[in-house]
Amino acid sequence: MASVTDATWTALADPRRRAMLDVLRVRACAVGELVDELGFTQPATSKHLRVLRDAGLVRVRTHAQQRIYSVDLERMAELDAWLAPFRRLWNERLDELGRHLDRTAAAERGDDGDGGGRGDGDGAAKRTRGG
Amino acid sequence: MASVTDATWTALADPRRRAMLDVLRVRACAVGELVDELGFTQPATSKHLRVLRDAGLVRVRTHAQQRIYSVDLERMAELDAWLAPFRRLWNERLDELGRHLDRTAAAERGDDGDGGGRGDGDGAAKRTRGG
DNA sequence: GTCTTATATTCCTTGACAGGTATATACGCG
DNA sequence: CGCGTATATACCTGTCAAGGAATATAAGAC
Repeated sequence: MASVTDATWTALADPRRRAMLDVLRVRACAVGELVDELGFTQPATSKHLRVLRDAGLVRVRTHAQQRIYSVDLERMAELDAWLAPFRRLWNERLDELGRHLDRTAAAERGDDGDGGGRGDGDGAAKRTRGG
Repeated sequence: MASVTDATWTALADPRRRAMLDVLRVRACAVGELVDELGFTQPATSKHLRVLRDAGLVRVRTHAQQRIYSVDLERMAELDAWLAPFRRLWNERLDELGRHLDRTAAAERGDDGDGGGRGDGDGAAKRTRGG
């Protein structure tokens, strides 16, 4: 099982390819639609799609003369798996900060108790350090 | 606010740099420790660290003659934020699959009910399609 | 078959990046 | 100050990826 290869990351290193993935995430597209939407030339679009395909980040299906591209979520999940340990650390840090803030607020009010939990995995992106 | 720039992804595209991040995730390291642990030459190590630093993926702090590098979790969280919409789709797909399996199993047993929810953000990596 | 649409690939040139060696800087010691 | 350790940078070279233009393939219409 290929797992996340070098090609996967290399493919994501290019901003145009990330833009293509952002479009494809919303809906599957033919090559021509991507050309229209993003304004790259047709050969460039095809070449980038080739890279994404080799990286396992998109799938292609044929419909008449069109090739319909869509995101391969499984590979994305593997990427996510690499990132997960870091996210865990990040969430731990948020929890610490949260507990500290809660305690501080409680101390100021003169009571104690645990303010809302911060246990959601997705929340890492939502709660930003107050700066 | 820089957010996730090109440099961030480009930095991650190199397997050596990802290896360095994996080491630094566990504990902060001096350059020499990374050299010993990963076996790259000292200049190469410094250059890769420079790239990671410019990308905002690591921080450095000085301790005597040593430079102690550690992961910058905030930038990692931003990366995670880019990935989040894809993760959401992936989880939805798992939910669908899970509901389908639950329904199928229930139908076979002749009862009904909702098998455990799959609402945790982190779980994407844990539940793999039954292949 | 020929023509048209949709997409992929080739060729060429250019620019970015990696590794290696040598060297420069920073810090601490005496 | 000179010396040693720890790290960063400069220079050179080979490799690889990207863009553009032209061209090749594939599928449908007639």
